[in-house]
Amino acid sequence: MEKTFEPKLREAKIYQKWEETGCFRPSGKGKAFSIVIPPPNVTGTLHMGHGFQLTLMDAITRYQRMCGKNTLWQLGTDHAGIATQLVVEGKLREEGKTRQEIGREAFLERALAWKDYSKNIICSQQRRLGISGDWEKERFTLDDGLCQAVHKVFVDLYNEGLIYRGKRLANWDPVLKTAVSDLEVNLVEQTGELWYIRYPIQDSQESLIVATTRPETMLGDMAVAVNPNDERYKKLIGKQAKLPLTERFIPIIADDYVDQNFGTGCVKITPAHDFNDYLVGQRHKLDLLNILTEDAVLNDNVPKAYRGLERFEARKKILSDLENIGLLVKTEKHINKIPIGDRSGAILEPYLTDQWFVKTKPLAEKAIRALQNGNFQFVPKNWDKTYLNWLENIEDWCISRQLWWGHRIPAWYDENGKIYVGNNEEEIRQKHNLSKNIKLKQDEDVLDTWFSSALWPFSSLGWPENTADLKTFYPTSVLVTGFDIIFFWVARMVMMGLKFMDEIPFHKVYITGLIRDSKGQKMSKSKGNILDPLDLIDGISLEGLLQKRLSSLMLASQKEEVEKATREEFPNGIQASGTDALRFTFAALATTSRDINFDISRLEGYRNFCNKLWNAARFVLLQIEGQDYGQTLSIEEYKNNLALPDQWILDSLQDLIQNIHFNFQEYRFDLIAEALHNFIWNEYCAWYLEFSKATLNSTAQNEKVKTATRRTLLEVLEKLLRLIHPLMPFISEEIWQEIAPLLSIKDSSIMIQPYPTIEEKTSSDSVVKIEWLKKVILAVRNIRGEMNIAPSKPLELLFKNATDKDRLALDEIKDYFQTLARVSKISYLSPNETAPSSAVAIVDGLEILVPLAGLIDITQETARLNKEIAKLEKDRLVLENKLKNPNFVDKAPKEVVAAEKERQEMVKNNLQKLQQQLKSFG
RNA sequence: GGGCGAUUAGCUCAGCGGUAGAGCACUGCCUUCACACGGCAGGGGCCAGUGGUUCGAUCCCACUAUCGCCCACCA
Repeated sequence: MEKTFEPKLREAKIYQKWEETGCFRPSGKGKAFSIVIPPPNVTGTLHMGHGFQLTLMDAITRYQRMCGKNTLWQLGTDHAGIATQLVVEGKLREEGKTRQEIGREAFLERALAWKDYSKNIICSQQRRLGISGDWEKERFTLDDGLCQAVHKVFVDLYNEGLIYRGKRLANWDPVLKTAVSDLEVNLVEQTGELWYIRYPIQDSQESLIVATTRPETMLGDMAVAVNPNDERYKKLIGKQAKLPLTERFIPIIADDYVDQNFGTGCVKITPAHDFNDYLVGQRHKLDLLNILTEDAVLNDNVPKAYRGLERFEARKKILSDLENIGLLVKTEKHINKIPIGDRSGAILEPYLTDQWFVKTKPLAEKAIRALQNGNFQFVPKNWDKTYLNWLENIEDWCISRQLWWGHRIPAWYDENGKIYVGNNEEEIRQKHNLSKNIKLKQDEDVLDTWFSSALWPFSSLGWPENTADLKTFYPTSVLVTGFDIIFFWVARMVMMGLKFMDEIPFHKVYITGLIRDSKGQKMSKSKGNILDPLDLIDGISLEGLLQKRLSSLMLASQKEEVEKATREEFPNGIQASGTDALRFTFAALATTSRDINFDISRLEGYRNFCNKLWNAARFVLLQIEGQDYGQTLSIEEYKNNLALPDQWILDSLQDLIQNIHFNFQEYRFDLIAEALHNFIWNEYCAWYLEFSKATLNSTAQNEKVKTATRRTLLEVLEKLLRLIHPLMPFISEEIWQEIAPLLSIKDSSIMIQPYPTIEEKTSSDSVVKIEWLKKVILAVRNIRGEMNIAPSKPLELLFKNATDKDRLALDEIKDYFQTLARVSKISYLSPNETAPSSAVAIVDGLEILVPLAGLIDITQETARLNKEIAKLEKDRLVLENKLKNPNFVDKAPKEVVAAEKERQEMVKNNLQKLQQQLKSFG
């Protein structure tokens, strides 16, 4: 093996081989297991969140595949309506063009070209991450099959009355000039103002004062509302108010919606420009007066003076005009929330347009029951409430978008505006018997991206065709996604899945946390704190990183700060870590927490871990090269010749295997990573490899035992590689390829090997014995370390108070002890023999003496002993108090009391011995 | 207003009714024949606060504080 693993050189080759040999295809054997990818947007490149989720999905997929399941990871990408259209429009703008100039058809061509470009980048990035999805089945949400699925769903829902078109108030983005759904609105808190405006009462000297945050919409007011129980205004109900700045009179109405304690208790009602007012308007049969254009400029429904003014310009003018005529009573600071478009960042308007809606309540009811009945589960469970709460309060879903990029709505209009819904024009003409003379025009709008996403678990498997994949892999096993799209996507998939497949789309929904930067900030290009997963894999210079981060800042003023922070966190850029290290880091970070701070030092640590594993493998191969490593041993001979450490590592490995299986069921990738890291580094490398050196270098051991040890080195390594493969696919494959032939394994890849399962343990006591041995060794090392005795200096030891059992045990492990603690000689002291001046350690009653003999400074040893004694003294006190407490002794479980008593004895004993030792120094 | 989280070592985080753990960082020693991307040893914590349940609470319960996220029609 090479001295180091070179990820850059090897990973691509390994991946290519997997792909070529069809390792990613479902095996066709075993129980089905399937995952659909949350299809990434074709807007650009993958970010850390993708890397994180892909890693976890791939770990699950590889695990299940190795467990023998017929495994499909369905891949694909999403056309991402608004997002992609914005990107393409941006490109056009760079050329000085607009989409309107080039026309719909040319624009779609451009968008498709971009999609191909972006998709290729994304897919190559996904390959770099080592994902084992089935590329041959890859889909795109706008491809033909999915179009059919979308049409069928639209038509069916329409025919059932679950899709309707109507003039309704919807969130309008005046920059993008499209409607958006409620979910695409972010309410941002802002300190604004609350204006108090006086409305005179008709034929009266009286007036009332309304408080509003949107004075410009007053020109669309159709009423003033007061609470019916409000004594102050009761007498005014039914009268007319004169709408200032206009010649209109509007009624004063009573509605429970009005809170008497807010503002003045009078609310201006603008049904065409406010969602609440719209509802009030409906209750009171008020007319709707739209006063805005699609650009949010005041239209011809307002007095001349205000026409053509942009909404906030209009606000200024209206306020100053009101002030001039004395109707602006006062202005107050007020914290309110303004609706911001998710994609454009523009302030949205509730706006009256014709849009298509999905009637969601009937669909939601089933989706609610599906969770309540346990047909699927969230992991972690606490997302249940989020999901249920949203579905229980669901509003109709506005699905039409005034865009070009997306699924065009399969609806046609004749010249009278009559709507025909169907898969295509031909079909509609036929069905409705429309002659060629009748002109039909297709709806210009497209569907919300999430409409097609909602069908993904079955549309990507071939629906509406009844394909073999659909039969085998639907419902899918698990969905891995972030909590930010539970409403956008998860809930809608459940609704659509239940509606069209009569079955939930997945059995489990594993909700991951959100990857943030090391300070807990959300990563975003505009904040300048992004990390590209590929830069972590391949490395990047500080200059390169700075360039990336500074190029897409939102505010130029952040530049200095971002540069400083970047230089501080990455003074030398980022070192290449390879895919495996990154994946392992993602797994280790996948705790149940909903926010995950990505700390580069974790990555560095796991990069070192990769190196550790690699070198352990090198060591194993070195031991085996040219030696008998058990090819000639029968299984029985092998088992009969296992040295104690061999038994111990084999048996400990069983516990690890069990632990990992358990945690895969629980989706606790952090615990899997931790267990593997701990076992490989601290048990296998730090202890077992050292033990094996002792076995193999021993002149006393017979050849069969050495052979068994070599075999064990290899067997354990091979199992560890399989265990870690789902997290570290490349390095495990690379090493496995080296050692598989030695074990006569003929398969082409570790990917399709069985995942290790639990086997019978080789002994009942090896773990106890080795754990004791470790303690004895650590005790000696501790003396050596604290006394500054050179590691190279062999020690002569005395054992005092050794029981027969100790002697037997020591005898069995003497070689290991001597090698690992660098002990040249061991002697036993009889109970009445006086020991020479020594440093002492006590392990389970056994006293280990390191004679001073010029090695050890008495004052140093005194200090060390005092430290030990202080520790024990504390323990003694705690235990004494505990055991003095009759309540504890009476009420605690017997085993606990017994254990504590035993501990007390031991502490007392050790304390006494150490104190004696201290006394002997005088 | 409703819901959900978080608060444990300098940092990032596990843990969980009975001796407080990991990684990174830190200190000392060591280039020992797998690995200096290493080895050995060590220091560091009233587990946010206050009550309660319990023989026993970092863990369970209640409240408080601080921070965060989501939902919701106070104009």
